[in-house]
Amino acid sequence: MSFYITTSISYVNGQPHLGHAYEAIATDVLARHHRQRSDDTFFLTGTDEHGEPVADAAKANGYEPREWADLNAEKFKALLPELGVEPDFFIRTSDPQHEQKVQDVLQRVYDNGYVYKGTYTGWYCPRCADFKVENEILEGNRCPIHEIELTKENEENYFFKLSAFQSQLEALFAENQGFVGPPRARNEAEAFLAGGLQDVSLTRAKLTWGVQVPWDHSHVFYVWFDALLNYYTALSYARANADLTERYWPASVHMIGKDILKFHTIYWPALLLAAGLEPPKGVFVHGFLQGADGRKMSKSLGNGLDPLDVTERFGADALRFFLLREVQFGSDGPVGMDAVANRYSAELANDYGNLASRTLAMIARYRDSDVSSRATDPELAAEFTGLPATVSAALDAVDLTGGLDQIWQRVRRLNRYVEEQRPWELARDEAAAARLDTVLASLHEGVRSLSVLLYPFIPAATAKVLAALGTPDTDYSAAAFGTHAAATARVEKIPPLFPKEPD
RNA sequence: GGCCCUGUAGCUCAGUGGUAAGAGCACCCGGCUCAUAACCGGCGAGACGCAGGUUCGAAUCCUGCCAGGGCUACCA
Repeated sequence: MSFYITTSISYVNGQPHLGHAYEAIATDVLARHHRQRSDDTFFLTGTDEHGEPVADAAKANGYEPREWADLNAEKFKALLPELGVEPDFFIRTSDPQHEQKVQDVLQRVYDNGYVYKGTYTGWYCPRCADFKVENEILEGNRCPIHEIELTKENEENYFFKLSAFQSQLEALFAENQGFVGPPRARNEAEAFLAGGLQDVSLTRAKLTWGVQVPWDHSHVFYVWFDALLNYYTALSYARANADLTERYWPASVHMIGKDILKFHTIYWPALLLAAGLEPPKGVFVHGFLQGADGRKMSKSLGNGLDPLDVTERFGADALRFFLLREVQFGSDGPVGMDAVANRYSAELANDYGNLASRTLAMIARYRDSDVSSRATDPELAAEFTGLPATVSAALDAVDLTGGLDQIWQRVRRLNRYVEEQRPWELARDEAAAARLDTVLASLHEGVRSLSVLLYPFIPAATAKVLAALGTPDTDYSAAAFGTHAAATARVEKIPPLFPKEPD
């Protein structure tokens, strides 16, 4: 089974921030999870580089657009390894192969009769040489930059017949209940659709930094169409000697933020249908992370959280874990460094890290590091039954927080198990030797299976634990409690996984 | 203007018709010693935003109101 997942591509005009990290991490977790399940997985991310803002910024800084894009794309690319995010390809919309493919697809849309020449009317600023959109215009129809009065001007544009897809999109929403998630986002998309679709302009005449319109070289495509197509074009050239389109299209999940919902749930499937291509199976809209005060993060409020500040202090695993644990995935929620520190200490260090430490230490101390071929406790095993299926079901529903919570309940369960069984007392009683074998083997197996399940969330730490347990297999088939009970397992003690910060 | 979301314990939240409303964190008390002074147990007199309504029964459905946030088509 193939699984193709994407993040939205980052607009290179801005700086990488926590929102980019959040989306990339969530997507990476799902990609890793599917790789564990041996699904044929492809994970795409990248940068969106065309359009007027980039051209303007480049000019203002004395660069050619392409040079400016090179400079900034590098920043986004460099963020990923800091987060433990490992995509299969990083697309840039200025890639010549992308541009070529965009032209191919949109030419098809044109040939299929979904493009016509029309007139775009808007408020125009002669000083900016640019159209302004309604919501940026000042009182009295003035330019937000020059504060001069704007004039209504017309520009000849090519339009995309979005309205022609009204009923097809309605059918798509009706037939594919999972097309947009969570339900809140789906409602918003359906409400928009119910309002009736209008055609949208597809090209720009006054701009050169974009993909040239093949049937009229005096236009470039409006950046959104160029950008959306990245999900499709990347497959055609991500691998030098293979076109992956057949293998992965249509996409399984497009992970996006709620600000671009309309483009991904309405324009995008319509565009694909117009080109005779299959629309994606799903679009999932994650929430926005807010400042610790519950307000939108902003420089002026100083309530932002820099992902690199977190990784520098606590590591990439901690950031990944924190973001998916702290805020219900799909909802907005507040985050701050104090909350990171709390989760790090209480959960990663005390719950999981310490569980690993005490388990390894007891096996080393009481059984000379060897718990191979010992039976596990059936009562404990019962409490782990079905866990891998529960977790994978949650992740299939893109409920990352829910899946993680299911796992964490068992992390807590294992710490309680230690207290209930009191291995240190069993160790003093020779008659309890068999029982101690069982208890230690059960702990070994419990930590091992949970580490397999946690691997997508905290890949570095779990890899260390699994290696220390002598069972490095991260395949999902190994996630079930009991899978490795009979295997040879010699453990090694390791330093604290999530060391406490010095006071 | 229209549409939508949120409002549950000190904090952050889960809980969408049914036994005495839950979790984590924080606080306090107790236990243990394998472990990163970690872990385990105990401890909540909460008007489930306010006011009505539907129902045998509502945090959970409906109406109105209050407070906060979002969307309302071509900025990405």
